[in-house]
Amino acid sequence: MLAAERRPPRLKDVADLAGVHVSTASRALNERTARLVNADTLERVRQAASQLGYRVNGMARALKMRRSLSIGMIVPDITNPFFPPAVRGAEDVLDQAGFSLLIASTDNDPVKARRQVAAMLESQVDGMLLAMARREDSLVDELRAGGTPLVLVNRTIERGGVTAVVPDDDNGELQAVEHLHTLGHRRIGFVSGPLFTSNAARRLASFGQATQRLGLAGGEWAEADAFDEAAGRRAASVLLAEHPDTTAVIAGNDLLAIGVIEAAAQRGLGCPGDLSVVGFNDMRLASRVSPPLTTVRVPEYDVGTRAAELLLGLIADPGRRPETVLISGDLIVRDSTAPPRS
Amino acid sequence: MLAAERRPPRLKDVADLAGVHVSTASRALNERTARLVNADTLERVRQAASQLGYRVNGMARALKMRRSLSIGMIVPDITNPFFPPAVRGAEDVLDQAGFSLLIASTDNDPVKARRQVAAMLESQVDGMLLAMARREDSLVDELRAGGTPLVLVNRTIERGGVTAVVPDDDNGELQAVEHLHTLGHRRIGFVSGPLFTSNAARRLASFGQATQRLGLAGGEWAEADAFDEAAGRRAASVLLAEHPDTTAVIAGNDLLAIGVIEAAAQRGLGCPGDLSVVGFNDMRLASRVSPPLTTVRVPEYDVGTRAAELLLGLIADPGRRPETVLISGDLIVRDSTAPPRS
DNA sequence: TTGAAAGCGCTAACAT
DNA sequence: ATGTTAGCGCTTTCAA
Repeated sequence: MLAAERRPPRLKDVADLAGVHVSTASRALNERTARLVNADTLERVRQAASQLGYRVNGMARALKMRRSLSIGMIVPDITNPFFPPAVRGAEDVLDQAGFSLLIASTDNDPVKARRQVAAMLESQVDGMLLAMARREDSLVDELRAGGTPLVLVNRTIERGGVTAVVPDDDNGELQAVEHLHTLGHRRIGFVSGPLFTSNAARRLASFGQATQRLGLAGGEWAEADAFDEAAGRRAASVLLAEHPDTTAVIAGNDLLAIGVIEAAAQRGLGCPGDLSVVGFNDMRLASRVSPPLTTVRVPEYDVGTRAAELLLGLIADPGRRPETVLISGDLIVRDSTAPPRS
Repeated sequence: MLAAERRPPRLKDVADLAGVHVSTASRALNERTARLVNADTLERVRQAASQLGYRVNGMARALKMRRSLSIGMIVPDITNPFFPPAVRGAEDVLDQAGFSLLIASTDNDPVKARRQVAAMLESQVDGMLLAMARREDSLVDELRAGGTPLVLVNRTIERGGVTAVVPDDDNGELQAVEHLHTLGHRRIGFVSGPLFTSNAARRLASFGQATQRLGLAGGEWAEADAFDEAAGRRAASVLLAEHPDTTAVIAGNDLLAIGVIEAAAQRGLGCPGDLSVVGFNDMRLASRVSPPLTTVRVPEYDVGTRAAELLLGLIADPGRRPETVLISGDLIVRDSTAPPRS
């Protein structure tokens, strides 16, 4: 009935009510400048502000200050169990520092990625967390050239020279291969994630090195076209059909591992009885799936916090040198691996 | 070496390069007003813009237009498997409509929730998606009073009168109870989520009604203090200790169900052999856990898209009447339920 | 210690 | 069809 088009109060309203000029009100309401104003003026302004329910207009402030206090984070798909903890880690650190988090998914589609980045740039984010980089990624190059503070998460670019937080793939796969070798496996296959990602490529390479070092035959592998169960199933079907003597498979991540187990089941192979399977990430629920997954643990939350911290550093000091932070994790042995049958 | 403090080009720069006034440039670059400008002027401006790599400053535009084209979404914890699909659904719809998505988690802490809401309001979001409402929630009341376009997701407030998209808890639990009853269960327990949430309360109430209607004894229940495995385990321990004759338990969601199964295992009870367990949501991986969960399927992604659509409607027409959209889902029968032993 | 004035980059009447 | 002007709400010199 009433409430006829009541617009939210602005600084001017607060100033008027307190009987001061808006610049004084501004000073009073800002942590940093509050000490410049007289004690009781300060009190009056604060009173007025709370009385009116005043809330600073972030856009106006951002426009003036040239910082939006917001960060953009772009992931392939928030629905993939790896990302939520990383997002949460970033969120917690950024929130602490007074930043908001914009989020967007790309489905690994470069066109969509470009659109999302553009949108965030228009939103004037103060920095970006990119979890969708390709090994060769012109988008990342452009962003760097444009001077946007930028941290790569989980995946990095081949060329380096950019701040990134990624798992220690080498060490992880080494542990996986050694574990299987110790169990007695000699014919180990690999189901890789899409090779346009650094982690798929690195994990495959590390797998190759490790098998070679241990003098294992084969080192057969197949590339999945996505990081999910269905893709893992498809790739594993091919791999197992071509190399039926395989006794163990290492998968590029946990979802792929589940796919591998399914593909094995389709061929009448039980896990771990007929085929041992190792995942990567130790995603949420990895310990509850059937069978509980042996996997390389990546502290996903920490990846997020670390990346956010680095980004804040970059924003505070844009000249800071790029660094690649390797987050290492250990192999968690559960029930999806066992000695080979024969 | 060069690139000395190069600030991004603004509209003025584009206008100058194209030899027109900034208002003309503005018109040319805006979809809606482009037809007001001469064809070759238009072309010149566009050329200039792309040559300079011009990107509109969203904050300036938002300040002027009084809409930020951003939406805030607040969830209890993005790490809970229920939310990512809902977030993704919202994201997809909003992205389509040109909106960005700000996200924040509250851990069900009302103080934190209040802070997050305040931050988003300062960011001048055009509307909010709230997935963390309590049954009695003063925050929601304030937001409504403040006129912020608002849609509640998954949880709603007791009093109603606000737009909300929630699962059809009644129907879901009814199906669950009937399923167990049909299998032959007569002593069915319930492990509820925190009762300050509408869905926990509704599911418990529906459970009570359904058991009563079927003339089942007991209807014993316990309240978990969170929606996760550990809380489910704790609550189920109590329930099973107090009512050892229970042959089936319905859990407030899938994570709680996993906790129930664990608590049963600790007492030497197998699932489904000694205890049948039903979850809720059919979260990602619910079909892969051990045993695969019988659960009430909630189309989480659709909950997100629907909520976003309603919010867009509310933004377009703030006078629109509040409605509660019930998303219904069916019981998915898997391996965590079976006839009772004896 | 406070006020005046300028301006962040943009859009939208209004005028021409 | 284009230019002029005002102003979104805020912070920050500069002056008093």
